[in-house]
Amino acid sequence: MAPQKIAEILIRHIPADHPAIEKTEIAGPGFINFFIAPAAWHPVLKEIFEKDQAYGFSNTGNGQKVQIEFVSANPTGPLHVGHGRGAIVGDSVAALLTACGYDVYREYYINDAGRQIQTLGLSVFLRCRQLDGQAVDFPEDCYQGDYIQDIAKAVKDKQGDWISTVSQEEAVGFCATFAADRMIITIREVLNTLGIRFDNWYSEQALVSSGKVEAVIEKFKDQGFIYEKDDALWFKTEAFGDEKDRVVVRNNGQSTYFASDIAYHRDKLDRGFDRIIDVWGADHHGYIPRIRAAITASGKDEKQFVVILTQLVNLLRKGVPVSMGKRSGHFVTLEEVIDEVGKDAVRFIFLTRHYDSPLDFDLEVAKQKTNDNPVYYVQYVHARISSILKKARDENNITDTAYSTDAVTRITEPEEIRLIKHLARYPETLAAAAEFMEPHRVAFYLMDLAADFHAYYNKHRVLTDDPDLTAGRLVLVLGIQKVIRNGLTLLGVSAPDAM
RNA sequence: GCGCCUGUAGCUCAGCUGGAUAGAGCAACGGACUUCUAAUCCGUAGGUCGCAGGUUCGAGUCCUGCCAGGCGUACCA
Repeated sequence: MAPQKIAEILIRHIPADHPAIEKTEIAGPGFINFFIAPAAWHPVLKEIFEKDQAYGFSNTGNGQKVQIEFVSANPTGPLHVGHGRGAIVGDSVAALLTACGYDVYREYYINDAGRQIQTLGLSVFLRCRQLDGQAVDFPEDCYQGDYIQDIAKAVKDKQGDWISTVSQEEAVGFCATFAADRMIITIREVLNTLGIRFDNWYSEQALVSSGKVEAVIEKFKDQGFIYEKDDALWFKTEAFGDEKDRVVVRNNGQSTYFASDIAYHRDKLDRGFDRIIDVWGADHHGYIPRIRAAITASGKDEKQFVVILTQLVNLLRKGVPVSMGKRSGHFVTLEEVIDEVGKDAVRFIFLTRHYDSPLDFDLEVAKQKTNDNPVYYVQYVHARISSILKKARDENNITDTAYSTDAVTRITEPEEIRLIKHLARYPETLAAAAEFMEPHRVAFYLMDLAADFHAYYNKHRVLTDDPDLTAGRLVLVLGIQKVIRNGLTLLGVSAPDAM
């Protein structure tokens, strides 16, 4: 049967006197358009007022336990913008899942064991010697950044000449721990300025000390997943779909990071999480098959393991690339970027792209307070509405801005109905954003809502000579403000009352 | 070579898990501030959705191949 025909039959069964349906019509190749009566939209505002800060929340997660591990940058240097993207995406995904009824646990895995930390210790140690006036070769594979010298100075301040009185091994060990602790504190501070906090900072060193790494290697050996070749221990990841087998213990006896990661991911699932999410930079994507292999070999369901790969960030200034790179001396840190452009702009920019798209982050654009930089466009809605409320109080003596069914019947303008429809879509936007773990959906929702509001603001006045109309419009505008605030809060962006 | 990601307006990006005439911002052009903040709004112009096939009543969206760019392909992380 032709779609048109089906539509005609369907439409005959729709009651003509239904209060919510003004009219229906058949359009195009068989679409039925329902024209909803304006009054049918009014209850949306009531719901927003009743639920307020929880408007949009749901329980689709049904209390499922989710662990999300993000940032997890090595404590061998300051965070850069790439870490920032992972941090902000991870944090917002965590917030979204929480809003949708998941029981979310945020974790930062600290690589405070292994070779990189030894290199960090050596770097600091050598800089200490230089401070003592000794001529030393500073190897290329040591950390070159200025922060190493700052740490070296701090070591000297704290320990004086102690490091020259002990063996190099002991001195380097001390420097390693000292520097890593200090870097973690710095990293934590920067993340705090972004409004990011973790439930747990999980130490690799502690994992190693607990014996869990050794235990899993032994277990996998017994199960035949790990074998010896060329004096090293290899994990049969290829059998689980990886390109090749991977080393877990090197021929010098040192275990690799992968060995710890096997134990770590097993441990995550042992802790009873229904889902574990890792947020990684795209440059780590080759790591996914081996972690999956480890999970499957552990007898767990690899479907519980999800990776969000954030594509790389190109830092620009006026279109010109700014060099980045941890080992070369100079790079712009995340902290410097936040200082320059502000936390809200940094967060919003990272969230106005799908994490799967590469991102050009231009420092000059990020500072502009124009529509190039939509964070202000959205915040301006909140500030404008606050301003209206202030004026309502100060000059119109309106103190009662509670929801009123009577007042709301005056909301009939097409722009107003359009706005309420938009507000009604907020909950499903959140649900979809959480389901797909795509916080950018919320950012785009807010920009769209902001556009509708600004257009409305320019066309209609909220404070009018008609008290009932004014009361109705205040309810509408307050509803918009609540949703804007809720959305921005979820994205970790402030909702200012004045700009 | 192989693997992952990307390719939509001059630029930066969306496109709600296959539906009507593909959207927004910036840039360009023309308008709107004695009125709740012009960090705003209104209008004009701008597209062979990388290319070629395929599936479907219907494809920017799914499949295959190709092209271009990014990343990865260590007994580094």
